[in-house]
Amino acid sequence: MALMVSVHRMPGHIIRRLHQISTAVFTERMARIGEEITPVQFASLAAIRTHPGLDQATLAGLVAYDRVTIGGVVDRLVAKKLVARTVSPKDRRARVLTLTPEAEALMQALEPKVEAFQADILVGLTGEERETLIRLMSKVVEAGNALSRAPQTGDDA
Amino acid sequence: MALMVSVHRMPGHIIRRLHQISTAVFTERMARIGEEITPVQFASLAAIRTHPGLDQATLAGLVAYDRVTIGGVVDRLVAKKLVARTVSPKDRRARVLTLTPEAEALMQALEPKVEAFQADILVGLTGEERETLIRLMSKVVEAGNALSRAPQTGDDA
DNA sequence: ATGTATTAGGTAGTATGCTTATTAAATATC
DNA sequence: GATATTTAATAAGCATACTACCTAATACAT
Repeated sequence: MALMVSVHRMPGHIIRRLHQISTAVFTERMARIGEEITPVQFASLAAIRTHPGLDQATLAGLVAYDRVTIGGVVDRLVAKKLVARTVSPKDRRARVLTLTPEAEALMQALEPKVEAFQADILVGLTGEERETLIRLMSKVVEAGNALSRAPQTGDDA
Repeated sequence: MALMVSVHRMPGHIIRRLHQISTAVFTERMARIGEEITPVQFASLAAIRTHPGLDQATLAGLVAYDRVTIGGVVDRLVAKKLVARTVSPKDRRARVLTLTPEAEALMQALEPKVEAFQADILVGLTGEERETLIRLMSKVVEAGNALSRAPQTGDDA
């Protein structure tokens, strides 16, 4: 009988499960406060809020999605009337993104709540373990940034 | 000026980036050895190999995907002639899954290689840090299993 | 044994997350 | 100043990863 390999101890599988739990907790907490904002949409809104007037390519770099995905995310945010998209007068290829007043109000209400439940994602850990885990994951993300298909670019303010 | 919150230090965002890097490394390494097996397909093949004759719902539980996703994954594995799907004689609702001889040979060749490059996913860490990271991520995955929409069920052999 | 509940797999629909290819506009180069 | 390259966005297509709902088949409870 050949050696049987289980995926359950492979980093790739564990990371996928962690991501699955993370998004489930995010979605559940968001639903609990009556909102239907996805993790990707929240990150995009936060980045547009910090960098108003940025274009889609810059947004993609800040949050580290590829540009095609960002296009779809912005489509949905525009449909929800949370983002205004206009052609840049400086560069007519680019689309300038800003939050609508509704989105400003929404993010002001949402950000502290999202901050607060982030710790709940790393369930079952002591405070110290949580710190260690975040530090080590961040280290891998920094070292592996260029390996991903949509590396993070620009500041991390 | 309101407090501006960046997602870059939020666990949810870091986990998503980690997952993004993980799948990119997997895809790149797989391409390097001339195969087009996705992480999900590899995990499914490994589970079917360990539990030949299992049905799709059992497979979904073992690898912790929802049943609809597994249905699509199995569709593609059947199309690639890597998995045989037949109606169970015991329960005519169920589909019994087994590897084809091609898939057996493929997995025998693939498993040591995939095992070997798993460490490359956790780039930029010392061996000790890698151990710690895997241990802490596993702890969260165990504690948070029930929180995900598709919890892992059955053994982890 | 019979009606109820549960379960396996499916369809339809939404949202990522990526690929390659195309269009249009800006920039670099000669 | 004409041309070549690069860049921003989109289109089309594939593969997850879910929800809600549907049908068929099985289990179970009385």
